[in-house]
Amino acid sequence: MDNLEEVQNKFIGHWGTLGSAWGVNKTMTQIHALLITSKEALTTDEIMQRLSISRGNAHSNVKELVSWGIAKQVIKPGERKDYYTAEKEAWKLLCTIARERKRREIEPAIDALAECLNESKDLLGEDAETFRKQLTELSEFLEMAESIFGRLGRSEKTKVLKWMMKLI
Amino acid sequence: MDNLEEVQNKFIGHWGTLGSAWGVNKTMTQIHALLITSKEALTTDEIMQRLSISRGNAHSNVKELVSWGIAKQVIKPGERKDYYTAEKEAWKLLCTIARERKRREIEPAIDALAECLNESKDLLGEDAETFRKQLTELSEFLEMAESIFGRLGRSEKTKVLKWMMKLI
DNA sequence: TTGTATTTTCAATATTTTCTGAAAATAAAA
DNA sequence: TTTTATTTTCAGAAAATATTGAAAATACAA
Repeated sequence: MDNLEEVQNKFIGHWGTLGSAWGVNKTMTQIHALLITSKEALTTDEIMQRLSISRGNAHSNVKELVSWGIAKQVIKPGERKDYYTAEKEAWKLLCTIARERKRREIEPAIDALAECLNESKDLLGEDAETFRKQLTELSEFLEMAESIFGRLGRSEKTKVLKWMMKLI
Repeated sequence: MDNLEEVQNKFIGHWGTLGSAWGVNKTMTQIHALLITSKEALTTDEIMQRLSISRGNAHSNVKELVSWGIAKQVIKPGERKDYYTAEKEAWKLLCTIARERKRREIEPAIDALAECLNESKDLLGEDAETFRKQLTELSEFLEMAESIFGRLGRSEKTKVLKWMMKLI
């Protein structure tokens, strides 16, 4: 291929596909892909043009990325427009996602299971017993996940890589 | 709450919400939730009734669960209908999902990035350099993930739990 | 065979999610 | 202040995804 934009578009598409499989809006992952492979921070207009999307779409997905802590606003002195970049180090991305998923999904799930477990505590019979046993097992497992995600979310590069190496 | 079905419904709802956040069809996770908290294996008709869904929907989502290796068919001697159950141990669920996500998502993503990297190898300039550097970093990271998921997918209970403990 | 139970498929429909684009709000400059 | 640039919002449109339900296919029994 003879042109960077083309290959970058290809990558943006693939990154979007991967994101979709993990429950992330495709535009959001595409913007992310664009930002991490761009040397400079980009404006909303540049993102719109590059991905052929509307202002509203670009705006809301950029804000969503920022709310996850995955992208950030860059202020350029003398410039009126807002610029955005994304963290380029993969391990940092992992930590950020871990932190947010813990907060947004795992913690609420743990609370929900605890509630179900509590509401089922007086029910009698083998079926109720199976139900409680299963919920207890899941709760314990989610608590382990919570703990691991929490650790990960607070860790430094060397530690994250050390962990990953140990698992390989 | 005085009735198991009600609490179970509540749990099914919460499990569905969690699944959605991770890119899984809601019905699929609801069927999964129903199966793991049921003492006995269930027929398609029972699943339909319990979740108030159509036969087609129940059918295709059960098959999807089976294709992921998360649920399995149980043959009851003398019975015409197919019964289904799901693995009740959380760590096994984790391993199964790791195995499938590796195969379905991570491996294709690695191939795609390698292709992009290859197609960009002759491009000149700082922007191309940034692009290649970023793709290289992501590839290495995905390869680590692939390796970890692969290990996890092939591991036994004691090993999985030992790993999790180490990370906490 | 023929009849009956069960599973599978899939076109049509419904629902959910995402996206657009223009108007309103905000912020900075003149 | 007024003008201009930029961001934000959000109702409606479009697209993507999930679901239904009935017909076709299959499997088993009589």
